[in-house]
Amino acid sequence: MVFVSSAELPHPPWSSLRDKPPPRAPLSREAITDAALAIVDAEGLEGLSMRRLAQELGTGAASLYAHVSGKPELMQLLIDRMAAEIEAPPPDPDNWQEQIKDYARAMRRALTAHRDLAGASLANIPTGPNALRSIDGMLAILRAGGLPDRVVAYAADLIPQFVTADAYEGSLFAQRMEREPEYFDELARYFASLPAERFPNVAALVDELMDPGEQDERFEFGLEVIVRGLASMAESAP
Amino acid sequence: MVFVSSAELPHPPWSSLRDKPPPRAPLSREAITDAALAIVDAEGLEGLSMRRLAQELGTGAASLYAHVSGKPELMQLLIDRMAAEIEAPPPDPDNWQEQIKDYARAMRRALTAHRDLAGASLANIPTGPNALRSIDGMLAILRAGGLPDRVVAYAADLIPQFVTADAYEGSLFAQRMEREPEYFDELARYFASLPAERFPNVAALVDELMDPGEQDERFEFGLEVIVRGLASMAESAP
DNA sequence: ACCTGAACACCGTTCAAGT
DNA sequence: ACCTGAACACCGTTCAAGT
Repeated sequence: MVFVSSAELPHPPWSSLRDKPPPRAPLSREAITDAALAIVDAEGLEGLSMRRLAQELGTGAASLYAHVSGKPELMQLLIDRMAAEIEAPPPDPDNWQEQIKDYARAMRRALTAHRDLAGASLANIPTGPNALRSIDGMLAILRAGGLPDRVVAYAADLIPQFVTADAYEGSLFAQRMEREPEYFDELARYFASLPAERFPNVAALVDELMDPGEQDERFEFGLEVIVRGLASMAESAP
Repeated sequence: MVFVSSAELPHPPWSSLRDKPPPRAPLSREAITDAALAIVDAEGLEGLSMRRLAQELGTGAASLYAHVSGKPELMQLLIDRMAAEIEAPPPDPDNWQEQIKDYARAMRRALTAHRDLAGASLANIPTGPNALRSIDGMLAILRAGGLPDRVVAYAADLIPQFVTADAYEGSLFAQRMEREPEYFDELARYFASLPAERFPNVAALVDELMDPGEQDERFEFGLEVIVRGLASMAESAP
């Protein structure tokens, strides 16, 4: 005599459970955002479509519209989810320059952890709670540093814009490297082959311009330039 | 007796001209680029599809592929066409800071003249002749200013990245203003209504952060920050 | 050589109909 | 209230066939 669990038997036709509910977590904004971020992490923004996302959730695309107004709102949800990963250190008035750099680095890490999500970030004004908390932390550092309000407000645009543009370019670089690893060698050869008579300055600097793997240094350079520039704005407005 | 021009008559069936050639300029990269830029200027990047472009040229989408390898190459052609509009002043060693600002302003004007084309620019490494000529002019200014080569190379990334990101954000702002003029009022009300306990710094600076129509000033601020920062890098590397 | 129609494998969103 | 299938109006690209 062998015991057989009911899971191995088909549902009898009079059971109310027949084969209707394919066992699936119910839809919710949370679940939709989770699944969408998983797709972006695996394949980047171009892999994320409403239809693909629905498929991943075991439903049809139309069902998503009961929870999310459309793809633009979904992108906002993703961005705010990413923003939750950005930590701002508690402000220290004597150390705003190092602190704002740490904030920028944290933002870059959060963006870079999600492929080319920075591309969507560039096109959206952040309004979600996590983004606002993060921005508030950045403003706290700049204000503690004694910068005039107008400078703080402009800096609060400039810094995220720089970090996001850098992260976006970095993600495109990584994507190209993955899909077409020979591209950058070809590009370097192309630049090296340019006629020095027509483009003398490009030709003279081609090694510096093409230096590969300098992604982090370039970011640190831009960050240093911006922080020094902001510091000088503290003393003398233009 | 009335004279009738031959245009009013159908072609006789033995004519080699029957009704075959619908009078259309022949396809060429030039003509395709012209038409594509006209679409972008009228409707922005989202209006530009291979099918729509072909329709505008009186042909089918497949015909475009005889002249252009695909949409990515088309975008490169558009970007280089736009780059032709960027003038760099001849370098003056005593005036690099003002000159580099003029270069950045010229680049911003060229980008802004074509809706959200800056969005495509952000995603493409420029390789066309016009872009190279423009970059060479920018490098000439920075080198004449006496900046170290490494600083020149990094600056040659940072400045266009800043200008392009600014122009892209400006184009999205303009697009939203066109399509949904109430959006920014709503956004300002939303920010003004945020709880000051949770977001004290955002609440304190909400007027500065939301100040509308400050697009040009914000650009000039960022430019000043970057130029001052670069100048300080000339003296002391980090 | 250049162009074409038709097909392939996709999109985001809407809507009437179902449970 | 929530979900669904089917439809609408699109995409970029390929390819065999035509001139």
